[in-house]
Amino acid sequence: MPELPEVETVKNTLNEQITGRTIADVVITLPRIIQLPDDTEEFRMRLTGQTFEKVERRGKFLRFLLNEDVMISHLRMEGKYGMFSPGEPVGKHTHVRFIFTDGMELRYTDVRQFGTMHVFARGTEFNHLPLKQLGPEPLEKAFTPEVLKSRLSSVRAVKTQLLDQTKLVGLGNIYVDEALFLAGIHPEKPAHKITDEETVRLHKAVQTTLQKAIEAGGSSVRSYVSSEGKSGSFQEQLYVYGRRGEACRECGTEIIRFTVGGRGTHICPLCQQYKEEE
DNA sequence: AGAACGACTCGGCCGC
DNA sequence: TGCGGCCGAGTCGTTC
Repeated sequence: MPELPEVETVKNTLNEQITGRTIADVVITLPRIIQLPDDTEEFRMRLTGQTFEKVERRGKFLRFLLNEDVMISHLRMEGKYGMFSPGEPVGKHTHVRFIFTDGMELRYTDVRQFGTMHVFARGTEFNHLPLKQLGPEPLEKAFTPEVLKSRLSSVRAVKTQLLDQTKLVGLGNIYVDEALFLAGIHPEKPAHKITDEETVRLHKAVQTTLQKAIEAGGSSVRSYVSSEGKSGSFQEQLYVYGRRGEACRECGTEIIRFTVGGRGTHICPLCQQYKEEE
C-alpha cells in the first residue's frame, strides 16, 4: 500500500528511468484506469509525441510532467511502474503501456485494478480533482506544529483525521499507526483534545517516521513483498503496524490490534494511553 | 460545511 | 482439499 515514502521512492526511480524519453504510443488494456479524458483513445492520442520532463509527487499522487500536459497517477493499493525492453512478455496484470520512441516501455501493473490516471494541461491540475482539496505536505517547511494543530480541529478520532488527505497528505494506515506510537498518542483520542505538547510530539513523529521510511526506500508488506522490482526495508523498523501479539520495542508490552473508523489499528496499550482528563 | 457511509476491486485468508 | 465469503486499502460520490 503505497503511502508517501513509497510514492517518493517510486518518483525518484521514475525520474532516473523516463526523463527525456518520448512517447511513441500508448496501449491501454484496462480502460477503467484512465479517469480523464473519458475516452481512452483521446488519452492515447494526446500523450503520443510528448516527452517526459520530470516526475514529482503531491501527497500519494505522482505527477508526470510532459512537455505540454501532466499525467496524475495514483497507485492505490498495488499499482506499480516498471521499465521493460522491447519484446518482453506482458504480464496479465499490466494495464497501461507507454511505448517510447527507442522501443523501451514504461508499464503500469496493478493486480487490484484500483489505480487511476488523469491528464490535464500543465498548470491546471491543481484546480481539479484529484489534486484539488489536498492538505499540506508534511515534509515541507510550511508544515509547522501550528499548522498541524489547525488541521486537528475536529471531534473525530485523531487517527481518522490524520488519514484524511484534505487535512494532511501522505499518511496511510501504516505510517499513521507508527507516528501515533512515536508520539505516545492513542488513535481514538478526539483530534481537538490533542494538547499543545502532544501536537509538537505528533508533528515531529510524523516527520521522523516519513523521513526514515523514505531513507529505507519505503516499506514492503503483504503483497508488496512478492512483487517484482525493488522493495523497501522499512517494515523491519516498524514499531506497531502488523505486530499484533509481539512485544513493544520500548516497553515489552504486547501490541494489540483493534478497529478505528473501520481501519485495522495497532498500538502499545502502555505507551499510548488515552488519558480522559486531558 | 463537515462527517459518515457505501462503492470500487480481488488475492489472500478464515471457517466449515 | 475445496469452496464460499469476508477483509483490507485510498479516494470519491452520495447522503445526512
